[in-house]
Amino acid sequence: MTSAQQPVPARPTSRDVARAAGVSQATVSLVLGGKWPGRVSEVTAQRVREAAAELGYRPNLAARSLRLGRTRTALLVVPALTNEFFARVYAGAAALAAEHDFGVVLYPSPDGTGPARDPFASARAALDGVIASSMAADALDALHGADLPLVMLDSDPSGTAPAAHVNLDIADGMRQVTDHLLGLGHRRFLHLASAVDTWTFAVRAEALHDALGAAGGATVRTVRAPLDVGAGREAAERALAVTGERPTAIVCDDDILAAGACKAARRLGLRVPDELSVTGFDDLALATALEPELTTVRLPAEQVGERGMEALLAVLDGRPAEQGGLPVQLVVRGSTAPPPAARA
Amino acid sequence: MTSAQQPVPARPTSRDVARAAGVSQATVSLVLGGKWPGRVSEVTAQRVREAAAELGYRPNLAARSLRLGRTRTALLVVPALTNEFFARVYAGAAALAAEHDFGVVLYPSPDGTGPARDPFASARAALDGVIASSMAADALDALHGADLPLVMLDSDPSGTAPAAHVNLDIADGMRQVTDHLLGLGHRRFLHLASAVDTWTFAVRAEALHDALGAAGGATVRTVRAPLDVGAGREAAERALAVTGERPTAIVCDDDILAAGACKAARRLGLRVPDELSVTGFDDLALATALEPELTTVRLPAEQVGERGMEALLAVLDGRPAEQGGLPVQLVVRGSTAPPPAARA
DNA sequence: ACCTCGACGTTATACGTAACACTTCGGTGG
DNA sequence: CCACCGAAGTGTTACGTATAACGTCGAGGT
Repeated sequence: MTSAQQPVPARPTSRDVARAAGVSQATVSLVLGGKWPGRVSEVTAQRVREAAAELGYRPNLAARSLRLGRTRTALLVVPALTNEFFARVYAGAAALAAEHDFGVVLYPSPDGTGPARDPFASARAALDGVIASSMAADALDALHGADLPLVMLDSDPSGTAPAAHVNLDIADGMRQVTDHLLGLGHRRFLHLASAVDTWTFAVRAEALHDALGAAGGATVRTVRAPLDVGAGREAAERALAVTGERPTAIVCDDDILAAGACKAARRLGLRVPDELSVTGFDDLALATALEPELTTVRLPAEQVGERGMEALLAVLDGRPAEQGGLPVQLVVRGSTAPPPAARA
Repeated sequence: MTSAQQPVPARPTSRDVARAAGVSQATVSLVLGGKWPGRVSEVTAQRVREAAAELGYRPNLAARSLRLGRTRTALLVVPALTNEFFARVYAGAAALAAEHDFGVVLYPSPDGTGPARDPFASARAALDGVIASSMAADALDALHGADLPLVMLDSDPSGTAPAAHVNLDIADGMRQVTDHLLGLGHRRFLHLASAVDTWTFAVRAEALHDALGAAGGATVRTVRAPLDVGAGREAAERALAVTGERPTAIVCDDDILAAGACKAARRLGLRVPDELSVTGFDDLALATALEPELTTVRLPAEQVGERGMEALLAVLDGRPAEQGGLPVQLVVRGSTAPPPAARA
C-alpha cells in the first residue's frame, strides 16, 4: 500500500467540481454564486451545475464564512424554549431569516434570566448579530461586550446599550385587561406576578397599578411566583386563603400562572368565573385548553421574532431599524365575569 | 488620505495577540488550545493569556472549523419546537452537548413531518452529525443523503439507514395505559389518534390493539386528528355524538389531544372521569394544568435528547452507540376512573 | 495590418487557525 | 571537545472559498 487511502469519499470541494467540469475553481464559484451573467457563458455554467449536482457538491460553509467575514447567522437568546412564547418567537425569526438566506441559532439561557456560559462560544459559529428576548437588564452587558449588532426584544428600551428595540405594547395590554375587569364591576384585585424581575413584567405591574389608581376605589394585592403551574397554584391558594375580603379577580402575568390560579380556585371551591375572575397574558395554546377558556392578552409572538430579525437585517445593511411597539389584543373568553356582588 | 482607514477596530486575531505578547502566532494557538505543557513555558503562557484577555480575543470559529474539518456542532431536526416535548428533547441534547464542548443547532421541519428545505444549508454551518427526532420514514432519505453520522430518536428502528437509534418504549407505555383502563373495568374504547403517520404513533395504535385483543371482549374505535386542542375536541365530539353505545374511555395519542377530548366531554355534558375516562401521552405541563389532571404516560424527553447526543458523540468517536429503549411510566391522575356501569 | 474591445475565463491571493517540521540554545555525557 | 538532547519556540503550510486583477482570443473598425 503505497498510495494514500481514501476510506471515506471526502466531501467534494469546488475544485473537484471544477476538475469534473473542465474549468477553474474560480469559475465554479462564480457560477454557483450566481454572479456569472456576462462572465461565464451559459453552456459552461450549465456544465458546472451538472458537475456539481453529479458530485453532490455542497459548499463548505466554514470556508465561505472565513472568506466573507460574514456568516449570515444570528444568535437568538431566549430565557427558555419550553415556554411556547419563545418557541414562537424563534419560529417567526427563523422564518423571516430563511427568506433572506439567513440562519438562526439558539441560546437558551439556563437560568432564564441571562446568558450564563459564553453564548458565543456555545453558538459554535461566527455570528453576524444577536437578538435577545426578554432579558434581564444585567444580561445586556454580557451580550453587549461582543460589539455585535444587537436587537432587544420585549426589553427595557431606556437602556443605554446601542441596540435596536422591538417591543410589545405590554402596558396597553394590561390596561385593556384592567378596563375589562373594572367594566365588569371588579374592585378587589389580586396580581399574581412573575417572580422573574424583567422589564416585561415590571411594565405589567406598573400599568396595572396606574390603571387601577386612575379608576379609584380599587385595591390590589400582589404575590409573586415562578412561571410554573404548580408554583402559581400555591401562591394563589395562599393569597386567597387569607381572612377578610377576598379579591374577586386575579390578574396574572402569564397564562401559566393563570392556569395555576384556576387550579387554586377549584381547590378552594371557588367557581371560575362566577365567583372569581382570572385573566392570563400571552394567549398560549394552554389558554384554550383550560375550562373555562382563559380571558387573556394575545401577544403576536411570531411577529416579534420576525420584526426582530427584520431589525437585525436592517442594522446589518446600515439601514435604520424600524422602531415602534407591536399592538396586543385582549381576548375575552370564559374566565372573566362580573363579580358576585354585581350579579346579585 | 493615503492610508487604509480602519473605522471599526476589527476583531483581534491570534496574530494580534501574538504581537502583543511578543511571541509567534503558533505559540498563541498552542497556549490557548491548551496543548502547551512541555512546549511552552509557564511564564510565556501566562503572558499570552494576558494579552488575549487584554485584547478581548475570541477565536474565529469559521477559521477553526475550516482548519480542523470538524465543527463540534450537531443538527437537531424536530417536527415542531412549539411542542413542549421537542423543546425538552432539545434542552437535554444541548445540555449534554455543552458538557462536551459541542453545540446544537435546530432545524424545525416546517410541515412537521420532515425537512422541507435543505436543512444543511439552513444550518449555515458545517455539521459533524445529525440527530433527527420522530421523523416520518421518507424524511430519512433527505437526511441520509448527506452521509453524516445520523442518530434517530423515537423512530422506526427497522429502517435500513445506517443510523443509531434511541427509542422510547412506547409500546410498553400504551400497554400500561390499556391495562390500567381494563383493570378499572373499561371495555368500550375510543382511540383519539394523531393524524400524523409516524412510527411513534403507529406503535401506540398497534400496542393498544394488541393489548385489547389479548384481553378479549373489548372494542375500540379510532378517530384521527392533528395535534391541536381544537382539532382534538372536534374529532372527539363527533365520535362521542354517535348513537349506540358510547365508549367509556378515550385513549389519546398525546396530552394535547387529551385536552381536546376533555373539552369535548364537557361540551357534551359528560363528566371526566366519572362518566368518561381520558388518558394522554407525554406528560406535558399541560397534563397537570387541566382539571382534572390527566392520567398520562411520562416520557423522559430530556433523557431522549441526552441519549441522542451521547449516541452521536459515540459514533463520532468510533465507539459503538449504546442501544436500548428508554423506559416510560404511566402516571395515574384524576382523569381516569371506573366506568359508570362498574360503579353502579 | 494594427488597435480596440467585449466575452469568457484563469491565476493568484487572503481570510484565521492548528499542526507539523524545523531551529535555536543551554546544558551534558562520553 | 564534540555529538547529542530536551526545552522552548518559530516558520510554514493547508483547510475551501470568493473575488480582484489579469490573460486570451476572435471580431470589427479604420
